[in-house]
Amino acid sequence: MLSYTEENYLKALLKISFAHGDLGVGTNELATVLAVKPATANDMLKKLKEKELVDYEKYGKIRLTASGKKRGIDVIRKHRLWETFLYKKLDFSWDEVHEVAEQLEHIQSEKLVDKLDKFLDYPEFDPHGDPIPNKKGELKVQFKKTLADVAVGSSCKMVAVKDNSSSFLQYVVKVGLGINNEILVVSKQDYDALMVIKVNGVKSSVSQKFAENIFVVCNNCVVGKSCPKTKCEIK
Amino acid sequence: MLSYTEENYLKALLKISFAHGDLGVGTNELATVLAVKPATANDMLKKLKEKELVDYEKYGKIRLTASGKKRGIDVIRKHRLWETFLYKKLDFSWDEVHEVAEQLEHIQSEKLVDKLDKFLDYPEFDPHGDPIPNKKGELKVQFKKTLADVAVGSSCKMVAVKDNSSSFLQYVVKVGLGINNEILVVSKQDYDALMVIKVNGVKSSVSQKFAENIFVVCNNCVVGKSCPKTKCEIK
DNA sequence: TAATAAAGTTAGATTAATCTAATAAATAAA
DNA sequence: TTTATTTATTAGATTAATCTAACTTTATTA
Repeated sequence: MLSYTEENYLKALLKISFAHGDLGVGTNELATVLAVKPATANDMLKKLKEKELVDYEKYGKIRLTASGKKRGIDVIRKHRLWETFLYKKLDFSWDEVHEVAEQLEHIQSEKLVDKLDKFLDYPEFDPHGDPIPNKKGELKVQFKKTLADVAVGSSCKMVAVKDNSSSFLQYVVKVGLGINNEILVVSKQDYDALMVIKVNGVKSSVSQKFAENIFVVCNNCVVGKSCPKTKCEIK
Repeated sequence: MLSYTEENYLKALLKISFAHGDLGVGTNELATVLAVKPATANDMLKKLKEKELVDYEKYGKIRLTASGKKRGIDVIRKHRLWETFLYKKLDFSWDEVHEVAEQLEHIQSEKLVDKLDKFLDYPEFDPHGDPIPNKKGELKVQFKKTLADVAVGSSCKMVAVKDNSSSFLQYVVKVGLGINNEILVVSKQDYDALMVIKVNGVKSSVSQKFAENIFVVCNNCVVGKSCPKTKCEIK
């Protein structure tokens, strides 16, 4: 049985790995994500290594073991299922679900997770467009572009957000955007990459920073087939 | 913000108070209920007194303050709402809900509780027949008899159980009993109070110990009016 | 390549919740 | 009303998760 804290460390390690591939994770990086001091993270890493959930050499990069990864994916599964529950069944808004799911993800009951999964009809994506691992730990991987990568004149569909912060999500809603919305890139400034986009017939200007936090799939992409342009396949 | 542990102490104090009125609670008694040593309970009581959640003199009986009581009722509200959710929506069985609700009751989000309450259509009783406090902390009090108090030849309705343990609940199901079932007391031995009861046309023998753990309302009782016999009114 | 900066580790301290063992107060029994 | 028993309290120790401050190793750069 893992503690609340141990689960959070595994989840953080997994998220960092998702973000930058197989290079392993640094102590400081992990500490930053978890909002603790490096010394604290270091202590916990020793404990996790002892339990064979992570592996690393002293002063070297940290990697999850197979069992650490499985445990981390379980936490993410629970988090995303609860987010889906809050959004679909309890009428929470997009930007409110994360905070509550941070607590709910630590409830220990395999039966609860399975029954929740069934109750929600085995959803594959959460309200932010992120894939929900199934009971086996498998998830639909989306190779996504960000809106910033889409060429002028092209249209695409928003599938997820990179930044899950409440303030960003509220801004997204304000611009009239949401998961599965079609976006047409009308124009783009050379100087600062300021974009004009069209959503549901309405034009808006969005900054590069904003565009980099919106994940899209371009309209040439087909589920199960690779994209003719850059990677934005849904497997 | 109260810790998980502090919440459990308040809940335990409240439950003991419910069970034996206004005489106050002892340290050992509390420690037993929480499965900790008296020394531990004593330390925590000091802390709760500091926070003005309980009140007592050294070596004296412990009582919840108004704010301690409110906080405790909130925990019970959450516990019973979650039990109802698990039972009604996720298809958990009667005897499984308690354990999981013990964890869920500590999730901190007023919005979540209110939305869950609404989702369940403001239930007044949980799957064990215990009243669920509303947002204001008010609950339907049932003045109940136990099955052991019902006279031979009388019929009554099961409204709750005293013992919430999984083993007892499974036994109750085996006898063919459940919340809101009509029970006719067919006969009763003078010697050991062994009862023959009839539920849905089927006769069973039940011991005194069993009968004392089944709460009933006799069929003369009317909601909102006092019972002509002993107390078993539903307010 | 030597100096500097960044990243990682260790040592020692703190807080919350728990324990055991010893002691003190209140209650029950002889 | 003493004595014995039960109940409550205190003192000192432990564990998990955290911190600060000092130190070591690795990486960067001048």
